[in-house]
Amino acid sequence: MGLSISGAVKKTDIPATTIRYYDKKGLLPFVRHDENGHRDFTKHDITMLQLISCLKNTGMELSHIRDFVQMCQDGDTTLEERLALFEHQKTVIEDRIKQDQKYLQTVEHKINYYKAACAAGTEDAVSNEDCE
Amino acid sequence: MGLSISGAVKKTDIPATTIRYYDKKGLLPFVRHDENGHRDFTKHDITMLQLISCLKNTGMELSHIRDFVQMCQDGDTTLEERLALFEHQKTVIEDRIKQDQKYLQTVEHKINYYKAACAAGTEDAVSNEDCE
DNA sequence: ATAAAACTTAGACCATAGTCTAAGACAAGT
DNA sequence: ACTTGTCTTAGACTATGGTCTAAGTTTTAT
Repeated sequence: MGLSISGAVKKTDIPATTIRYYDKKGLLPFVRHDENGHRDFTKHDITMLQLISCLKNTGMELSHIRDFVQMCQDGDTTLEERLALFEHQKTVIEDRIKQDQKYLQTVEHKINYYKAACAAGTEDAVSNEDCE
Repeated sequence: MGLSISGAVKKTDIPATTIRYYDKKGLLPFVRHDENGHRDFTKHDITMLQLISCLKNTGMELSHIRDFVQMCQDGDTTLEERLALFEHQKTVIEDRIKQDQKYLQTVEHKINYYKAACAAGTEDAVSNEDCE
């Protein structure tokens, strides 16, 4: 016996309704049910859920994740394709980090601008330079 | 005369349909129209569009962005609130960068795993350690 | 003058990712 | 026996962020 759905929720931080939704959408073809019809999550299943969470939270669509899971089910013939998928996802994440670092600068600039404006009591006292 | 909507698209990389959608949703109350009814984007408007893009792409909802824009319209009484908003958004971005760096490790681990598997021709040859 | 290009609006429609509802099964505790 | 808690399903519904359509205006080029 592995984990129930509430156990899986605790391990993955994915709500039960969302796990069921993923299952319905074909993202969890590997999850088995016990004699009562309840889902029975193995260690492997939890690892896959965590990986699904990683892919989703880095911008991959559920339909694409479903294709990846299917590749896993299809075995060694899809190894190269899965490698390519992760190499692509790596660049997606790296690009997002780079972009977020730029956004962080913008926001820090705004913080300085508003600190100056708050201190002066009015925006008019702060140079336009600080606004861009 | 400032920029037309197509000029604003070039400066901001936001599609015209999306700019109109933002306007309809109340995110662009500052944009004026010329005698033909066409939107006329000033430098300030473009700067605001870029800021809206920054906030949206770092996870802020349009309804929340609309509230921020309204604060800007309301003048100096909202300075503290706007400062707080950017300070909060800073932590949002920092948290996402940290999380993305963790996801990057997961993905890099997977790349190593699949490189080994591809070299061996089968997943079975690769240790489970590399899979988690 | 007429056709093409760029703009406008309201409102319908769509995609993604859930989220909720209703009806029911089963195990454990009182 | 019966209530409580946890689980199941199908299918309806919602939220967000667009995206498209239709009908119309004005400017510019041939």
